[in-house]
Amino acid sequence: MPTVQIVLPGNAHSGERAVTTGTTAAELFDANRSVIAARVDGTLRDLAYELRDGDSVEPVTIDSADGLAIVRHSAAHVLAQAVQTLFPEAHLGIGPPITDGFYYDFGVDRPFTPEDLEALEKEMRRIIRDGQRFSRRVVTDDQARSELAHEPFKLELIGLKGAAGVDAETGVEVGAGELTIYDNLDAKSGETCWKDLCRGPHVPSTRHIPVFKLMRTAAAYWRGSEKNPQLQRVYGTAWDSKEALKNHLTMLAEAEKRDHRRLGVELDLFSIPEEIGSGLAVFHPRGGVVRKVLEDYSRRRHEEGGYSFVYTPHATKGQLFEISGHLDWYADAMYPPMELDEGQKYYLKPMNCPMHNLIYRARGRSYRELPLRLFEFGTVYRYEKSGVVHGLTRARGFTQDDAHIYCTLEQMPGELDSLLTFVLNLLRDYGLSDFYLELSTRDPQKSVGTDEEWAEATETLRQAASKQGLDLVLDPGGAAFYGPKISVQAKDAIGRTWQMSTIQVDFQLPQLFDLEYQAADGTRKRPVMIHRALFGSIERFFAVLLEHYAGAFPPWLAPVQVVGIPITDEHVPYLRDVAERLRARGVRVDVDASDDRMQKKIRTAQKQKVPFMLLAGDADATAGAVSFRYRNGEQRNGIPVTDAIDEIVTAIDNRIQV
RNA sequence: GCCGGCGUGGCGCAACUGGCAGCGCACUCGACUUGUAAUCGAGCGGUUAGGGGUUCGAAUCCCCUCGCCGGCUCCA
Repeated sequence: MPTVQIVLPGNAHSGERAVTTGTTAAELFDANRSVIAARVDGTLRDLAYELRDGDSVEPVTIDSADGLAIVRHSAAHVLAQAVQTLFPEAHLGIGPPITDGFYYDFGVDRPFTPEDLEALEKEMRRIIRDGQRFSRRVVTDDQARSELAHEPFKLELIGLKGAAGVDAETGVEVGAGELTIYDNLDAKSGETCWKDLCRGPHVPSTRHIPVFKLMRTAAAYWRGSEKNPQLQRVYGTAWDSKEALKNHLTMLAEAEKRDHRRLGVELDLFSIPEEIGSGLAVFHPRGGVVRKVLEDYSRRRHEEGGYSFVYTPHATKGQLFEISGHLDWYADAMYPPMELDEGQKYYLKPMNCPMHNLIYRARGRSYRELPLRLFEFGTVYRYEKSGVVHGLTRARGFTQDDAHIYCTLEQMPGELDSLLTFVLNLLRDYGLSDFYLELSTRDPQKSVGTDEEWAEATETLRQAASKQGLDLVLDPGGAAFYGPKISVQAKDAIGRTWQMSTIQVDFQLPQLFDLEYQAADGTRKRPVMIHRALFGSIERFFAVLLEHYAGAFPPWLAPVQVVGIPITDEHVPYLRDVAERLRARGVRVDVDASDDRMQKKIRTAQKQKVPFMLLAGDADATAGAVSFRYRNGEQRNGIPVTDAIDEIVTAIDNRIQV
């Protein structure tokens, strides 16, 4: 019997092996039911793949990242089949796997309703129970066109095959090489129940989709362009086990509980009054304290870091943003101008940098002054489109902790290096610890400057980034028009990633503003400018920390750090005295002297997520002590007041979480 | 900006198929004085987002505006 040689990498059963010609990957991994696909020479394949001489074959299990993506992709197919069963007139868009799930876009006459979703889930369960086989078939372009003649979007994709600019999601459908169609075959008769143009791979049969759930519907532009028609998108999630799905849903519920918009109301931190306008927030006293502490600490660190503090106005003549180029690039996203003084146009500022440049330019500069680091909490206004405004994270007015560093070309690498370290350490002080870096590079369509300048700036940034020993991922074409950037991405307590700080190198604005300094040799030279925001937006950073801590801020940030809870009214004066001593040490403390019962006061303080509750009754008062209750329900009784104060002050000073 | 959904006291919600706008929390007042997550009672509070329309009658049906939510697009 003819055989082929294959390689099985890995430790347990590694090594070369001869198998009969015609052996499939499925037969190879027959023993392990959790294997749903194979990786052959690095490429993911269906289990039905016939092994060829020299193939290096690895199993792909259902609980691996690749395995889950395949399950989700297959679930998207089942969804599409269900849609076309219930809505035969629906046209197919694309249906890729995404983080935690999948979606599929459809061209339909009317949007899907929640009832439709239920019916679709039911139909999907039927298809999965049927155990239809996913069967791959290579087709020519002409064959595909004739089989999919009634699918206008798919025809468009066939036309795009292999063309430049096909995005990753579209690529799921057509890939780069040969075209393939996946037939869904009835388990018994082998009849084709449904088919879709798809690169695959897929699970062997619909029964290999253990658990899924349809989540929501939404409109989405065909191929991601707002010039194109909108399709109806159905989002779903799929997992390798019921438990995994349950964990996912629990995570979503947890995220909802932490939503900063919700906590902002519950904890009385901020609001976004309709009367002021969409995306324009006010901070209430409690939120104001948190914000003030955030800012004060940042100020102190910047002072220590050699920054100079500057202040600039909120409005300016349009000329400033003509010089900077912002009006060319971002006019649509700026508040429209006000006309004053006989037609003079004034804009609310969307950026601080041009104003900082004017400070630099206010007089001649010497190389001895560089690096010059200008820092400001500068409030900017951007006219965000109505559909994107979102709580504090996407607002129309927000405050950047904005710094611009002017330095010589030679100083730039060292400056970037220390800057990144400074930024990361400061973020760590606020309680974020899990980071990776992203390097955004030039988009030739949306940028100015020479190739050499961009190459140099990008390389310098890359080197500074790699020194930090963090993961560095590329974001091709993601840079702003004037220079490449590094952004710090931070993971929060429930694993979500937020873009935090950005550091951008800029050769352009110094030119546009004709910035100069006099060098040691007496010549005039152009400084390099580094843009840097640490929080990005203070409002947004506030929201991220609020969600990260689920409202339970560490004591140094908590709006109210201590609440005194008397057992009876008689103990109020005693606690007021303790509170006075705490206040003298700078602690934010309240005594709950309301006529609620003690238990109710505990509940109130607990719901407000106050880090320390200090209780006192007769026993404590006679002993000159207090009893702690912490947010986790723990208690420590009879602590001498001096010790209690020290414990609290120490926790605050060291910025530890309790 | 686009698609869909939703706007009822400060907050969370109820009110059939068009028929007296109600509940809980919060708040105010009174009583109670209690050792680790809700004491009892009374009271205040709404032109049902705003405007227009249909109807004998609109929170409810229709139209417009504003706002919010989920996505898409965008994010210097």
